[in-house]
Amino acid sequence: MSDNCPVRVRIAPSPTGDPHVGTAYIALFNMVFARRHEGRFILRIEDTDQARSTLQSEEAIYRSLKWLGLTWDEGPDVGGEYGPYRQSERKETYLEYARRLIESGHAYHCFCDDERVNRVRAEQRDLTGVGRYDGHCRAIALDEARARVAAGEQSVVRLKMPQDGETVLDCPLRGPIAYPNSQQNDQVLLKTDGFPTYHLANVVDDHLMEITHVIRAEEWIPSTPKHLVLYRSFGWRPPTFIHMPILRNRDRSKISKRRNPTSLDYYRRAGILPEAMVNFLANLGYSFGDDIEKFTLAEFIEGFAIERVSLGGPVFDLDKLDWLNGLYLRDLSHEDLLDRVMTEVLSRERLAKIVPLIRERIVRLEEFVPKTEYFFSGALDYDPALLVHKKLTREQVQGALAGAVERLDSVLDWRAETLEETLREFAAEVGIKAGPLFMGVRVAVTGRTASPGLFETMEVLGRPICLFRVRDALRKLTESNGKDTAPSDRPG
RNA sequence: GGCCCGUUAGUCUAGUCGGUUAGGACGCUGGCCUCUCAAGCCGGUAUCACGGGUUCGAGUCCCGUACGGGCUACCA
Repeated sequence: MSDNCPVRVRIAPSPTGDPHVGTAYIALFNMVFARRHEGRFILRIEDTDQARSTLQSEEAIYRSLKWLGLTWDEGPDVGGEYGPYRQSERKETYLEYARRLIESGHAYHCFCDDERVNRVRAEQRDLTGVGRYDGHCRAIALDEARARVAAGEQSVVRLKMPQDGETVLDCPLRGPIAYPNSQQNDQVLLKTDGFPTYHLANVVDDHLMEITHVIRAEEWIPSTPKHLVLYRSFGWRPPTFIHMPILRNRDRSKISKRRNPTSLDYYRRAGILPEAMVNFLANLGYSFGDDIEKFTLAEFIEGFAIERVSLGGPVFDLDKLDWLNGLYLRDLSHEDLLDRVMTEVLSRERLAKIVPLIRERIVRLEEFVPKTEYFFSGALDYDPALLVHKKLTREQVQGALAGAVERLDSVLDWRAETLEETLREFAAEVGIKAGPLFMGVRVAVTGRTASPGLFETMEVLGRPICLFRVRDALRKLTESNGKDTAPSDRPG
């Protein structure tokens, strides 16, 4: 590729929510690129969004990437010479660089409140098509601004975008992309809470960590000009930017958890082998051009050429994942397969959690397997009509389940008590009785109308599978809509 | 609305400098194998988004259109 300096790439996930397949996808390509060029692969945690970042999510990222066999050379957990690798621990650094920008006239304090900013943005949008801040506070003299800040007035720091000229992003895959500077917003760099936005933090860190290539998702293309302006303002040489396509749902929208399982935890729980997942991810947007689709991570690294990445947004096709997974499964020796089953499905640990729930509901040992089947399976097969409690309408159940998913999705502490509290609260809020709501959730989660205590069951089942099943129930309900009473016509 | 990216079958993709019966895979489907079902093997299915150019010749080059997607935050 470009020059002699050693390749250094990074993945910079923000620790919010479940570990995402998109994170794994970008991590994979970064890691493979680094290994191919004998460079370094860095994991940096972008937790500048204090409201949404959690340590739990951060740990899930490590766990999931390790599960996939992706490894990094530097990161918060393994250290390195360019640390700290967690942005919340670099706050002072960003403050310092923001200060430099202000002093050199490339940024300024802005005291406008939300109301004004929103109003101006809307006005600008109607007027020019580009909704951006009008630069009102640029006019404030630095001395005055400092005095106001010192006096405790709330402010943010904004980038002073050049008013004319253009910024060109030169992507090795897509060619040059030119943006007129006049279109760009005076982006906020430092928030009122003193934390940087992604824009400042990623530029400062990428520079300080000597990142040579930024391989990230396509959704970042439009903000790259701002980053380039930042590099220029600091007098730094920008890295090479390479934008990967984004993964899509079946309907071709950007992949989302509402339309497709996105949590790596789900795939693990669903019995996808990590080597199959990695291979599958590699096939999305990449091929060697030799008709060989099944290859190991090592082979991928050995033959990888970034120029061969294709740009069309690939649909995350579960059928093909399953096919590949089957191939890998059959490659395993009996012994290895048995090991996987014992650790991933029938682990003593999992069985130990099920036993207390089922002991009072069986009289013969032989009942254990048939009565606990749903603890070990993935998608469930049942009559969607079961989801609808007698006292509710189908629409009510649909609404209730949809609401319940949202609530459940935010439950990080996946324990029976928390779950019960959450769903009872939800039932009260939307004004439906707990019983009928719980029945819907029970059927969604177990496929049956009779089960051990709902919340204990959900706790044992685990978050990924429960979330998947409730969403799946919603889908079943929607798809079966209208055809429950009408006996279908027989053609011919 | 504005800006940007993308476009080979239902899906993932191959197709260097223009000349291919447009290749492979998933899916679906027919068959073989077989006590069944899988797996495996053999076969079938459907595509260059559209319209103009350039050219003897265009999936490949140019222009336009359409469609899909992304971004437009004190989220990343």
